[in-house]
Amino acid sequence: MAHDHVMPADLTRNQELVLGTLNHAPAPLSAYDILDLLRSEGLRAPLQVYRALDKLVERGLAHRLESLNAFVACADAHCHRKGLIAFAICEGCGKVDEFADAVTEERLSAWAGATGFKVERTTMEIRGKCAVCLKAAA
Amino acid sequence: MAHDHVMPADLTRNQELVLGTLNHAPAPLSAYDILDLLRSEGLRAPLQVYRALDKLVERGLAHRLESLNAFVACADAHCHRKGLIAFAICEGCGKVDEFADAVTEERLSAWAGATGFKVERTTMEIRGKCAVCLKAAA
DNA sequence: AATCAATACGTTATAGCATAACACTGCTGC
DNA sequence: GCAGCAGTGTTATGCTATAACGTATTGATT
Ligand SMILES: [Zn+2]
Ligand SMILES: [Zn+2]
Ligand SMILES: [Zn+2]
Ligand SMILES: [Zn+2]
Repeated sequence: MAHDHVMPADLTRNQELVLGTLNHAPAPLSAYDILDLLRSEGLRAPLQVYRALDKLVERGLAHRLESLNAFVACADAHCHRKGLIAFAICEGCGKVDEFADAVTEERLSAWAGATGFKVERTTMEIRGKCAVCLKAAA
Repeated sequence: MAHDHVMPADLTRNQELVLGTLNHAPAPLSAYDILDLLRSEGLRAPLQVYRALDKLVERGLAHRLESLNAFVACADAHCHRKGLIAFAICEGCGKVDEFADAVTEERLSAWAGATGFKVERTTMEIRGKCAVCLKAAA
């Protein structure tokens, strides 16, 4: 289950190119990284990439990592839009682990209920070192 | 307890100016916002602001909001560096509510223990509407 | 078929966020 | 004094993101 990606049939050409690039990347890519990888396919301007990314993120097929200004393909064919997602980002190898935690989400909605805040979107990003990189450094 | 800020005595002039600006702001400010507010005090270049911000964030006197590329003064004189902090950002009025949750932190460290990931820093940012703005919109 | 609305596309220009590199200042400790 | 260090000021540059324009394609409506 290491590569649990999905590629819907109704994507436009640009969206498909961008998602394909993210699917094959071992680490998050910035919009400009993606652009450079797709120049050979005819893409020329940042906006072409940003527009595709907007749609992909909207559909939950890709995620934006705010702390990196970069994007990843969704790692879980079923996770899309299901609420709070957390990302563990390794500063060593760049790999990103995407996971959800129901308790944390529950906690958050309890806080929201208590304060009257209406949650629309949550980003949770954990920076650190993955087990592989820790072992390599030891 | 609405304005629980702190202003250490050992700050440099630039650091003090920047922290003072953040303390008085009703909402997060970008580095360039801060620069514009401090031109009258003699600041001229972005780097002067970024350098001050780096130190303030390092000391926990200010926080960076990754999803906004902006900064706020720490709202709690005692919170500094105490682990996971969450920010609830209102899209209506821009106000930011800073809070900590021990259960979530506990949850996170359980996950880290299970996967062998070493957490160094966590950002948790919640976007939505605060109670005041919700009421105003109704 | 002609019309219309909605969505995507391509391009140029511009705005907004952040750091590199270098020279200099003022302190602290020896 | 002088070395070391943190802070400063300045210029130049790089990275990230969007505005504004016009065109093309699709798909429904008449
Ligand atoms: Zn996902
Ligand atoms: Zn790693
Ligand atoms: Zn704080
Ligand atoms: Zn509000």
